[in-house]
Amino acid sequence: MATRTRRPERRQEPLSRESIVGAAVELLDTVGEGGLTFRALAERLATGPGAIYWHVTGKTELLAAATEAVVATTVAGDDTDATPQEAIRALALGLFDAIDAHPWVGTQLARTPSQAPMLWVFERIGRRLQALRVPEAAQFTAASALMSYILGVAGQNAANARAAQPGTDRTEFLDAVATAWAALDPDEYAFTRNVAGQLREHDDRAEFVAGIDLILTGITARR
Amino acid sequence: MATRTRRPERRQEPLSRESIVGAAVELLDTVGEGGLTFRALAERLATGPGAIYWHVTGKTELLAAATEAVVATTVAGDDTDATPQEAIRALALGLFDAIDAHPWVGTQLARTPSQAPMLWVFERIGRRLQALRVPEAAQFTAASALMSYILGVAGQNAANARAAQPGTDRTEFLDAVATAWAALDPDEYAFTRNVAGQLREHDDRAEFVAGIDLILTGITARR
DNA sequence: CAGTGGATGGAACGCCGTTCCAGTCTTGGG
DNA sequence: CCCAAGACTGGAACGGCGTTCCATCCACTG
Repeated sequence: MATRTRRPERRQEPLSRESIVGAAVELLDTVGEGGLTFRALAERLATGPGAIYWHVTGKTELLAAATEAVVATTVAGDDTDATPQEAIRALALGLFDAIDAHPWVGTQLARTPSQAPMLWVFERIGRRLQALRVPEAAQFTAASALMSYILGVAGQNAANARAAQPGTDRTEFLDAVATAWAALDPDEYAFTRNVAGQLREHDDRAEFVAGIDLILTGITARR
Repeated sequence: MATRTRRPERRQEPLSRESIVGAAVELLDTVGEGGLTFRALAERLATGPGAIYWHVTGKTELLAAATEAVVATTVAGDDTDATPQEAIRALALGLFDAIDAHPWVGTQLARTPSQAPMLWVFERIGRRLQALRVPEAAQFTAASALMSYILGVAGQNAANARAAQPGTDRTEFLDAVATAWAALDPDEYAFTRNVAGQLREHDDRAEFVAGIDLILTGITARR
Protein backbone atom coordinates (compact mmCIF):
# COMPACT_ATOMS: atom_id res chain seq x y z
CA MET A 1 0.00 0.00 0.00
CA ALA A 2 1.11 3.53 -0.53
CA THR A 3 2.61 5.19 2.50
CA ARG A 4 0.66 8.00 3.99
CA THR A 5 2.85 10.66 2.41
CA ARG A 6 1.13 13.71 3.77
CA ARG A 7 -1.86 14.37 5.81
CA PRO A 8 -4.67 14.36 3.29
CA GLU A 9 -6.34 17.59 2.37
CA ARG A 10 -9.57 18.16 4.14
CA ARG A 11 -11.17 16.84 0.97
CA GLN A 12 -9.48 15.93 -2.29
CA GLU A 13 -11.48 18.64 -3.91
CA PRO A 14 -13.23 21.00 -1.58
CA LEU A 15 -16.93 21.47 -1.95
CA SER A 16 -17.94 24.56 -3.83
CA ARG A 17 -21.08 25.95 -5.31
CA GLU A 18 -19.90 25.03 -8.78
CA SER A 19 -18.99 21.46 -7.93
CA ILE A 20 -22.35 21.02 -6.25
CA VAL A 21 -24.27 22.48 -9.17
CA GLY A 22 -22.25 20.33 -11.56
CA ALA A 23 -23.05 17.19 -9.64
CA ALA A 24 -26.70 18.22 -9.53
CA VAL A 25 -26.79 18.58 -13.31
CA GLU A 26 -25.23 15.15 -13.76
CA LEU A 27 -27.69 13.65 -11.36
CA LEU A 28 -30.64 15.29 -13.09
CA ASP A 29 -29.41 14.12 -16.47
CA THR A 30 -28.82 10.54 -15.41
CA VAL A 31 -31.51 9.81 -12.85
CA GLY A 32 -34.14 12.35 -13.82
CA GLU A 33 -35.99 15.06 -11.99
CA GLY A 34 -37.01 12.84 -9.11
CA GLY A 35 -33.48 11.59 -8.67
CA LEU A 36 -32.06 14.87 -7.43
CA THR A 37 -31.96 14.34 -3.69
CA PHE A 38 -29.76 15.98 -1.13
CA ARG A 39 -28.82 12.54 0.09
CA ALA A 40 -27.96 11.24 -3.37
CA LEU A 41 -26.10 14.46 -4.07
CA ALA A 42 -24.20 14.12 -0.81
CA GLU A 43 -23.23 10.56 -1.60
CA ARG A 44 -22.01 11.51 -5.05
CA LEU A 45 -19.93 14.28 -3.50
CA ALA A 46 -18.77 12.00 -0.67
CA THR A 47 -20.12 14.23 2.04
CA GLY A 48 -23.25 14.65 4.14
CA PRO A 49 -26.39 16.56 3.32
CA GLY A 50 -25.58 19.23 5.86
CA ALA A 51 -22.39 20.32 4.14
CA ILE A 52 -24.25 21.19 0.97
CA TYR A 53 -26.34 23.74 2.78
CA TRP A 54 -23.22 25.73 3.53
CA HIS A 55 -22.92 26.54 -0.17
CA VAL A 56 -26.51 26.51 -1.34
CA THR A 57 -29.60 27.77 0.44
CA GLY A 58 -31.92 24.94 -0.57
CA LYS A 59 -33.30 22.85 -3.35
CA THR A 60 -35.06 25.70 -5.08
CA GLU A 61 -31.85 27.65 -5.50
CA LEU A 62 -30.00 24.52 -6.53
CA LEU A 63 -32.48 23.81 -9.31
CA ALA A 64 -32.35 27.40 -10.46
CA ALA A 65 -28.57 27.33 -10.53
CA ALA A 66 -28.53 24.05 -12.46
CA THR A 67 -30.95 25.48 -15.00
CA GLU A 68 -28.90 28.63 -15.40
CA ALA A 69 -25.76 26.59 -15.88
CA VAL A 70 -27.31 24.69 -18.76
CA VAL A 71 -29.09 27.58 -20.42
CA ALA A 72 -26.10 29.90 -20.14
CA THR A 73 -24.09 27.74 -22.52
CA THR A 74 -26.84 27.71 -25.16
CA VAL A 75 -27.72 31.38 -25.15
CA ALA A 76 -24.04 32.27 -25.37
CA GLY A 77 -23.92 32.49 -29.15
CA ASP A 78 -24.38 36.19 -29.74
CA ASP A 79 -25.27 38.42 -32.63
CA THR A 80 -24.63 37.33 -36.17
CA ASP A 81 -25.63 39.03 -39.38
CA ALA A 82 -28.69 36.88 -39.75
CA THR A 83 -32.12 38.34 -40.33
CA PRO A 84 -34.11 39.02 -37.19
CA GLN A 85 -36.38 36.08 -37.98
CA GLU A 86 -33.46 33.76 -38.40
CA ALA A 87 -31.90 35.02 -35.19
CA ILE A 88 -35.09 34.40 -33.23
CA ARG A 89 -35.42 30.95 -34.75
CA ALA A 90 -31.83 30.15 -33.85
CA LEU A 91 -32.25 31.42 -30.32
CA ALA A 92 -35.41 29.41 -29.79
CA LEU A 93 -33.87 26.32 -31.33
CA GLY A 94 -30.88 26.60 -29.04
CA LEU A 95 -33.23 26.54 -26.10
CA PHE A 96 -35.22 23.71 -27.65
CA ASP A 97 -32.13 21.59 -28.07
CA ALA A 98 -30.98 22.27 -24.54
CA ILE A 99 -34.35 21.16 -23.22
CA ASP A 100 -34.31 18.15 -25.47
CA ALA A 101 -30.95 17.14 -24.03
CA HIS A 102 -31.97 17.99 -20.45
CA PRO A 103 -35.73 17.62 -20.10
CA TRP A 104 -35.70 18.78 -16.49
CA VAL A 105 -34.67 22.21 -17.77
CA GLY A 106 -38.04 22.40 -19.47
CA THR A 107 -39.86 21.65 -16.27
CA GLN A 108 -37.83 24.21 -14.40
CA LEU A 109 -38.24 27.00 -16.96
CA ALA A 110 -41.96 26.43 -17.26
CA ARG A 111 -42.27 26.33 -13.50
CA THR A 112 -40.44 29.54 -12.62
CA PRO A 113 -40.15 31.59 -15.79
CA SER A 114 -39.31 34.94 -14.24
CA GLN A 115 -35.84 33.70 -13.46
CA ALA A 116 -32.65 34.98 -15.03
CA PRO A 117 -32.46 32.56 -18.00
CA MET A 118 -35.79 33.53 -19.43
CA LEU A 119 -34.93 37.15 -18.95
CA TRP A 120 -31.91 36.64 -21.21
CA VAL A 121 -34.13 35.06 -23.81
CA PHE A 122 -36.73 37.78 -23.47
CA GLU A 123 -34.13 40.46 -24.01
CA ARG A 124 -32.64 38.81 -27.09
CA ILE A 125 -36.02 38.24 -28.62
CA GLY A 126 -37.04 41.79 -27.89
CA ARG A 127 -34.02 43.24 -29.63
CA ARG A 128 -34.77 41.26 -32.74
CA LEU A 129 -38.33 42.47 -32.66
CA GLN A 130 -37.06 46.00 -32.52
CA ALA A 131 -34.91 45.21 -35.53
CA LEU A 132 -38.08 43.97 -37.22
CA ARG A 133 -39.53 47.44 -36.64
CA VAL A 134 -42.39 46.11 -34.56
CA PRO A 135 -44.21 49.19 -33.24
CA GLU A 136 -43.12 49.99 -29.71
CA ALA A 137 -46.60 49.51 -28.30
CA ALA A 138 -46.73 45.96 -29.68
CA GLN A 139 -43.27 44.85 -28.62
CA PHE A 140 -44.19 43.59 -25.20
CA THR A 141 -47.11 41.62 -26.54
CA ALA A 142 -45.05 40.08 -29.31
CA ALA A 143 -42.14 39.13 -27.08
CA SER A 144 -44.49 37.73 -24.45
CA ALA A 145 -46.31 35.61 -26.99
CA LEU A 146 -43.06 34.11 -28.23
CA MET A 147 -41.95 33.46 -24.66
CA SER A 148 -45.22 31.80 -23.75
CA TYR A 149 -45.04 29.58 -26.78
CA ILE A 150 -41.46 28.57 -26.05
CA LEU A 151 -42.28 27.85 -22.43
CA GLY A 152 -45.31 25.84 -23.47
CA VAL A 153 -43.25 23.64 -25.73
CA ALA A 154 -40.62 23.36 -23.03
CA GLY A 155 -43.16 22.06 -20.56
CA GLN A 156 -44.62 19.60 -23.04
CA ASN A 157 -41.24 18.23 -23.99
CA ALA A 158 -40.41 17.72 -20.35
CA ALA A 159 -43.75 16.03 -19.80
CA ASN A 160 -43.22 13.72 -22.75
CA ALA A 161 -39.76 12.81 -21.53
CA ARG A 162 -41.28 12.04 -18.15
CA ALA A 163 -44.05 9.93 -19.65
CA ALA A 164 -41.79 7.92 -21.93
CA GLN A 165 -39.17 7.27 -19.29
CA PRO A 166 -39.13 3.46 -19.31
CA GLY A 167 -37.12 1.71 -21.99
CA THR A 168 -39.47 2.90 -24.72
CA ASP A 169 -37.86 4.83 -27.51
CA ARG A 170 -39.39 8.03 -28.80
CA THR A 171 -40.86 6.51 -31.93
CA GLU A 172 -42.63 3.82 -29.95
CA PHE A 173 -44.04 6.41 -27.59
CA LEU A 174 -45.35 8.56 -30.42
CA ASP A 175 -46.73 5.51 -32.11
CA ALA A 176 -48.60 4.47 -28.98
CA VAL A 177 -50.19 7.90 -28.57
CA ALA A 178 -51.07 8.10 -32.24
CA THR A 179 -52.69 4.70 -32.08
CA ALA A 180 -54.67 5.75 -29.03
CA TRP A 181 -55.81 8.86 -30.89
CA ALA A 182 -56.87 6.83 -33.88
CA ALA A 183 -59.00 4.66 -31.59
CA LEU A 184 -60.97 7.56 -30.14
CA ASP A 185 -64.67 7.99 -30.64
CA PRO A 186 -65.23 9.07 -34.27
CA ASP A 187 -67.96 11.53 -33.34
CA GLU A 188 -66.40 13.17 -30.35
CA TYR A 189 -62.85 13.23 -31.62
CA ALA A 190 -63.17 13.52 -35.37
CA PHE A 191 -60.38 16.05 -35.70
CA THR A 192 -57.97 14.36 -33.33
CA ARG A 193 -58.42 11.04 -35.11
CA ASN A 194 -57.82 12.82 -38.36
CA VAL A 195 -54.43 14.20 -37.39
CA ALA A 196 -53.23 11.08 -35.58
CA GLY A 197 -51.14 10.27 -38.61
CA GLN A 198 -49.49 13.69 -38.53
CA LEU A 199 -48.73 13.17 -34.87
CA ARG A 200 -47.08 9.86 -35.62
CA GLU A 201 -44.83 11.24 -38.31
CA HIS A 202 -44.13 14.73 -37.10
CA ASP A 203 -40.69 16.03 -36.16
CA ASP A 204 -40.69 17.88 -32.84
CA ARG A 205 -38.00 20.29 -33.86
CA ALA A 206 -39.64 21.15 -37.17
CA GLU A 207 -43.02 21.60 -35.50
CA PHE A 208 -41.44 23.87 -32.96
CA VAL A 209 -39.93 26.25 -35.52
CA ALA A 210 -43.15 26.08 -37.53
CA GLY A 211 -44.92 27.44 -34.47
CA ILE A 212 -42.32 30.16 -34.07
CA ASP A 213 -42.81 31.09 -37.71
CA LEU A 214 -46.55 31.21 -37.28
CA ILE A 215 -46.16 33.76 -34.52
CA LEU A 216 -43.53 35.71 -36.42
CA THR A 217 -45.85 35.85 -39.40
CA GLY A 218 -48.60 37.13 -37.17
CA ILE A 219 -46.29 39.74 -35.71
CA THR A 220 -45.07 41.06 -39.03
CA ALA A 221 -48.46 40.97 -40.77
CA ARG A 222 -49.64 44.51 -40.25
CA ARG A 223 -53.37 44.60 -40.04
CA MET B 1 -80.44 16.22 22.98
CA ALA B 2 -81.97 14.27 20.18
CA THR B 3 -82.58 10.66 20.94
CA ARG B 4 -80.59 8.15 18.99
CA THR B 5 -83.40 7.52 16.54
CA ARG B 6 -81.60 5.03 14.37
CA ARG B 7 -78.21 3.60 14.31
CA PRO B 8 -76.14 6.19 12.51
CA GLU B 9 -75.03 5.54 9.01
CA ARG B 10 -71.51 4.35 8.70
CA ARG B 11 -70.63 7.95 7.95
CA GLN B 12 -72.99 10.91 7.69
CA GLU B 13 -72.01 11.08 4.07
CA PRO B 14 -70.09 8.13 2.78
CA LEU B 15 -66.78 8.70 1.12
CA SER B 16 -66.91 8.66 -2.63
CA ARG B 17 -64.64 9.56 -5.45
CA GLU B 18 -66.64 12.71 -6.08
CA SER B 19 -66.62 13.89 -2.49
CA ILE B 20 -62.90 13.29 -2.30
CA VAL B 21 -62.21 15.15 -5.53
CA GLY B 22 -64.45 17.97 -4.37
CA ALA B 23 -62.59 18.30 -1.11
CA ALA B 24 -59.30 18.21 -2.99
CA VAL B 25 -60.41 21.09 -5.21
CA GLU B 26 -61.43 23.12 -2.16
CA LEU B 27 -58.13 22.40 -0.50
CA LEU B 28 -56.17 23.36 -3.59
CA ASP B 29 -58.14 26.57 -3.94
CA THR B 30 -57.76 27.63 -0.34
CA VAL B 31 -54.36 26.37 0.72
CA GLY B 32 -52.60 26.15 -2.61
CA GLU B 33 -50.78 23.44 -4.47
CA GLY B 34 -48.59 22.51 -1.56
CA GLY B 35 -51.57 22.29 0.76
CA LEU B 36 -53.08 19.23 -0.85
CA THR B 37 -51.98 16.46 1.46
CA PHE B 38 -53.55 13.12 2.09
CA ARG B 39 -53.48 13.89 5.77
CA ALA B 40 -55.10 17.30 5.36
CA LEU B 41 -57.62 15.78 2.98
CA ALA B 42 -58.36 13.01 5.46
CA GLU B 43 -58.90 15.50 8.25
CA ARG B 44 -61.25 17.58 6.12
CA LEU B 45 -63.21 14.44 5.30
CA ALA B 46 -63.07 13.23 8.91
CA THR B 47 -61.36 9.99 8.06
CA GLY B 48 -57.89 8.52 7.79
CA PRO B 49 -55.49 8.62 4.88
CA GLY B 50 -55.95 4.94 4.21
CA ALA B 51 -59.65 5.22 3.44
CA ILE B 52 -58.99 7.64 0.61
CA TYR B 53 -56.92 5.07 -1.21
CA TRP B 54 -59.95 2.84 -1.52
CA HIS B 55 -61.51 5.35 -3.90
CA VAL B 56 -58.46 6.89 -5.55
CA THR B 57 -55.25 5.22 -6.64
CA GLY B 58 -52.89 7.98 -5.55
CA LYS B 59 -52.04 11.63 -5.68
CA THR B 60 -51.39 11.72 -9.41
CA GLU B 61 -54.86 10.47 -10.21
CA LEU B 62 -56.37 12.76 -7.62
CA LEU B 63 -54.75 15.82 -9.19
CA ALA B 64 -55.81 14.71 -12.64
CA ALA B 65 -59.39 14.22 -11.46
CA ALA B 66 -59.45 17.61 -9.75
CA THR B 67 -58.16 19.26 -12.91
CA GLU B 68 -60.73 17.50 -15.05
CA ALA B 69 -63.48 18.53 -12.68
CA VAL B 70 -62.58 22.19 -13.05
CA VAL B 71 -61.87 22.18 -16.78
CA ALA B 72 -64.98 20.18 -17.61
CA THR B 73 -67.23 23.02 -16.44
CA THR B 74 -65.42 25.59 -18.57
CA VAL B 75 -65.19 23.66 -21.81
CA ALA B 76 -68.85 22.73 -21.54
CA GLY B 77 -70.15 25.67 -23.56
CA ASP B 78 -70.46 24.18 -27.00
CA ASP B 79 -70.79 25.44 -30.52
CA THR B 80 -72.33 28.78 -31.24
CA ASP B 81 -72.63 30.57 -34.52
CA ALA B 82 -69.52 32.59 -33.90
CA THR B 83 -66.71 32.80 -36.42
CA PRO B 84 -64.00 30.18 -35.99
CA GLN B 85 -61.63 32.83 -34.69
CA GLU B 86 -64.14 34.01 -32.13
CA ALA B 87 -64.84 30.45 -31.07
CA ILE B 88 -61.16 29.72 -30.55
CA ARG B 89 -60.73 32.92 -28.61
CA ALA B 90 -63.71 32.06 -26.43
CA LEU B 91 -62.48 28.56 -25.81
CA ALA B 92 -59.01 29.76 -24.87
CA LEU B 93 -60.41 32.49 -22.68
CA GLY B 94 -62.57 29.99 -20.84
CA LEU B 95 -59.48 28.03 -20.03
CA PHE B 96 -57.62 31.19 -19.10
CA ASP B 97 -60.31 32.23 -16.67
CA ALA B 98 -60.43 28.79 -15.10
CA ILE B 99 -56.69 28.88 -14.55
CA ASP B 100 -56.92 32.40 -13.22
CA ALA B 101 -59.48 31.25 -10.66
CA HIS B 102 -57.58 28.04 -9.87
CA PRO B 103 -53.89 28.58 -10.55
CA TRP B 104 -53.03 24.99 -9.66
CA VAL B 105 -54.93 23.94 -12.77
CA GLY B 106 -52.32 25.76 -14.80
CA THR B 107 -49.53 23.85 -13.13
CA GLN B 108 -51.29 20.59 -13.67
CA LEU B 109 -52.14 21.16 -17.32
CA ALA B 110 -48.63 22.31 -18.13
CA ARG B 111 -47.19 19.36 -16.25
CA THR B 112 -49.18 16.56 -17.89
CA PRO B 113 -50.74 17.95 -21.05
CA SER B 114 -51.62 14.68 -22.74
CA GLN B 115 -54.46 14.19 -20.30
CA ALA B 116 -58.12 14.24 -21.17
CA PRO B 117 -58.80 17.96 -20.63
CA MET B 118 -56.24 19.12 -23.13
CA LEU B 119 -57.50 16.55 -25.57
CA TRP B 120 -60.92 18.17 -25.39
CA VAL B 121 -59.37 21.54 -26.08
CA PHE B 122 -57.26 20.17 -28.89
CA GLU B 123 -60.30 18.68 -30.57
CA ARG B 124 -62.34 21.85 -30.31
CA ILE B 125 -59.53 23.98 -31.63
CA GLY B 126 -58.92 21.56 -34.46
CA ARG B 127 -62.52 21.67 -35.61
CA ARG B 128 -62.42 25.43 -35.77
CA LEU B 129 -59.25 25.24 -37.78
CA GLN B 130 -60.98 22.94 -40.22
CA ALA B 131 -63.77 25.48 -40.43
CA LEU B 132 -61.09 28.05 -41.21
CA ARG B 133 -60.12 25.90 -44.19
CA VAL B 134 -56.59 25.40 -42.92
CA PRO B 135 -55.00 22.90 -45.30
CA GLU B 136 -55.09 19.42 -43.85
CA ALA B 137 -51.31 19.10 -43.79
CA ALA B 138 -51.03 22.23 -41.67
CA GLN B 139 -53.78 21.43 -39.17
CA PHE B 140 -51.68 19.50 -36.73
CA THR B 141 -49.02 22.19 -36.67
CA ALA B 142 -51.54 24.95 -36.18
CA ALA B 143 -53.45 23.22 -33.43
CA SER B 144 -50.23 22.24 -31.67
CA ALA B 145 -48.94 25.78 -31.78
CA LEU B 146 -52.12 27.10 -30.21
CA MET B 147 -51.99 24.39 -27.55
CA SER B 148 -48.38 25.11 -26.72
CA TYR B 149 -49.08 28.78 -26.40
CA ILE B 150 -52.06 28.18 -24.14
CA LEU B 151 -50.09 25.78 -21.98
CA GLY B 152 -47.23 28.25 -21.78
CA VAL B 153 -49.49 30.99 -20.52
CA ALA B 154 -51.10 28.51 -18.13
CA GLY B 155 -47.76 27.67 -16.61
CA GLN B 156 -46.75 31.29 -16.29
CA ASN B 157 -49.98 32.27 -14.63
CA ALA B 158 -49.57 29.47 -12.15
CA ALA B 159 -46.00 30.52 -11.51
CA ASN B 160 -47.01 34.12 -10.95
CA ALA B 161 -49.76 33.07 -8.57
CA ARG B 162 -47.20 31.02 -6.69
CA ALA B 163 -44.70 33.88 -6.58
CA ALA B 164 -47.19 36.49 -5.42
CA GLN B 165 -48.75 34.30 -2.80
CA PRO B 166 -48.17 36.42 0.32
CA GLY B 167 -50.56 39.25 1.01
CA THR B 168 -49.40 41.18 -2.03
CA ASP B 169 -52.05 42.11 -4.51
CA ARG B 170 -51.51 41.60 -8.21
CA THR B 171 -50.82 45.24 -8.98
CA GLU B 172 -48.14 45.42 -6.34
CA PHE B 173 -46.53 42.31 -7.69
CA LEU B 174 -46.49 43.58 -11.24
CA ASP B 175 -45.20 46.89 -10.03
CA ALA B 176 -42.35 45.24 -8.18
CA VAL B 177 -41.28 43.25 -11.22
CA ALA B 178 -41.58 46.26 -13.51
CA THR B 179 -39.46 48.31 -11.14
CA ALA B 180 -36.86 45.55 -11.06
CA TRP B 181 -36.84 45.52 -14.85
CA ALA B 182 -36.42 49.26 -15.02
CA ALA B 183 -33.39 48.97 -12.74
CA LEU B 184 -31.57 46.47 -14.97
CA ASP B 185 -28.30 47.26 -16.68
CA PRO B 186 -29.04 49.66 -19.54
CA ASP B 187 -26.60 47.98 -21.90
CA GLU B 188 -27.43 44.35 -21.26
CA TYR B 189 -31.15 44.79 -20.90
CA ALA B 190 -32.03 47.72 -23.10
CA PHE B 191 -35.15 46.12 -24.50
CA THR B 192 -36.44 44.75 -21.21
CA ARG B 193 -36.01 48.14 -19.55
CA ASN B 194 -37.84 49.68 -22.43
CA VAL B 195 -40.95 47.57 -22.06
CA ALA B 196 -41.03 47.64 -18.25
CA GLY B 197 -43.78 50.21 -18.49
CA GLN B 198 -45.86 47.97 -20.74
CA LEU B 199 -45.39 45.16 -18.24
CA ARG B 200 -46.64 47.36 -15.43
CA GLU B 201 -49.77 48.42 -17.24
CA HIS B 202 -50.65 45.35 -19.26
CA ASP B 203 -53.80 43.30 -18.80
CA ASP B 204 -53.10 39.57 -18.63
CA ARG B 205 -56.32 38.60 -20.29
CA ALA B 206 -55.92 41.06 -23.14
CA GLU B 207 -52.31 40.02 -23.69
CA PHE B 208 -53.40 36.43 -23.78
CA VAL B 209 -55.97 36.92 -26.54
CA ALA B 210 -53.52 39.16 -28.37
CA GLY B 211 -51.15 36.22 -28.48
CA ILE B 212 -53.91 33.94 -29.71
CA ASP B 213 -54.72 36.45 -32.42
CA LEU B 214 -51.07 36.63 -33.43
CA ILE B 215 -51.03 32.90 -34.01
CA LEU B 216 -54.39 32.93 -35.75
CA THR B 217 -53.13 35.64 -38.06
CA GLY B 218 -50.08 33.56 -38.81
CA ILE B 219 -52.24 30.55 -39.50
CA THR B 220 -54.60 32.30 -41.87
CA ALA B 221 -51.93 34.30 -43.69
CA ARG B 222 -51.24 32.07 -46.66
CA ARG B 223 -47.66 32.38 -47.69
C1' DC C 1 1.47 27.61 19.88
C1' DA C 2 -3.14 28.68 21.29
C1' DG C 3 -7.50 29.88 19.51
C1' DT C 4 -10.86 31.20 16.24
C1' DG C 5 -13.95 30.59 12.73
C1' DG C 6 -14.95 28.68 8.04
C1' DA C 7 -16.25 24.27 6.58
C1' DT C 8 -17.73 19.57 7.26
C1' DG C 9 -20.79 15.53 7.63
C1' DG C 10 -23.61 12.60 10.38
C1' DA C 11 -27.78 12.47 13.27
C1' DA C 12 -32.22 13.94 14.04
C1' DC C 13 -36.82 16.40 13.11
C1' DG C 14 -41.10 16.82 10.97
C1' DC C 15 -43.75 15.93 7.04
C1' DC C 16 -44.89 13.55 3.00
C1' DG C 17 -47.10 9.57 -0.06
C1' DT C 18 -48.22 5.16 0.47
C1' DT C 19 -49.13 0.48 2.55
C1' DC C 20 -50.93 -2.55 5.95
C1' DC C 21 -54.32 -4.39 8.62
C1' DA C 22 -57.52 -5.07 12.36
C1' DG C 23 -61.69 -3.90 12.61
C1' DT C 24 -66.82 -2.44 11.28
C1' DC C 25 -70.95 -2.36 8.67
C1' DT C 26 -73.96 -4.15 4.82
C1' DT C 27 -75.78 -7.56 2.32
C1' DG C 28 -77.47 -11.62 0.21
C1' DG C 29 -77.69 -16.73 0.11
C1' DG C 30 -79.01 -20.84 2.84
C1' DC D 1 -83.29 -15.32 10.58
C1' DC D 2 -78.56 -15.87 10.71
C1' DC D 3 -74.08 -15.62 9.42
C1' DA D 4 -70.25 -15.80 6.08
C1' DA D 5 -68.35 -12.72 2.79
C1' DG D 6 -66.93 -8.72 1.21
C1' DA D 7 -67.09 -3.56 0.79
C1' DC D 8 -65.32 0.01 3.27
C1' DT D 9 -63.06 2.46 7.10
C1' DG D 10 -59.33 4.78 9.60
C1' DG D 11 -55.35 4.58 12.47
C1' DA D 12 -50.57 2.99 12.69
C1' DA D 13 -46.40 2.31 10.57
C1' DC D 14 -42.74 2.48 6.76
C1' DG D 15 -39.38 4.53 4.02
C1' DG D 16 -37.82 8.69 2.07
C1' DC D 17 -37.69 13.49 1.55
C1' DG D 18 -35.93 18.62 2.62
C1' DT D 19 -34.01 20.83 6.14
C1' DT D 20 -31.76 21.92 10.74
C1' DC D 21 -28.60 21.10 14.36
C1' DC D 22 -24.33 20.46 16.19
C1' DA D 23 -19.98 18.17 17.55
C1' DT D 24 -15.89 18.10 15.17
C1' DC D 25 -12.04 19.25 12.33
C1' DC D 26 -8.51 22.01 9.89
C1' DA D 27 -6.16 26.17 8.14
C1' DC D 28 -5.13 30.25 9.52
C1' DT D 29 -4.00 34.42 12.49
C1' DG D 30 -1.86 36.80 16.28
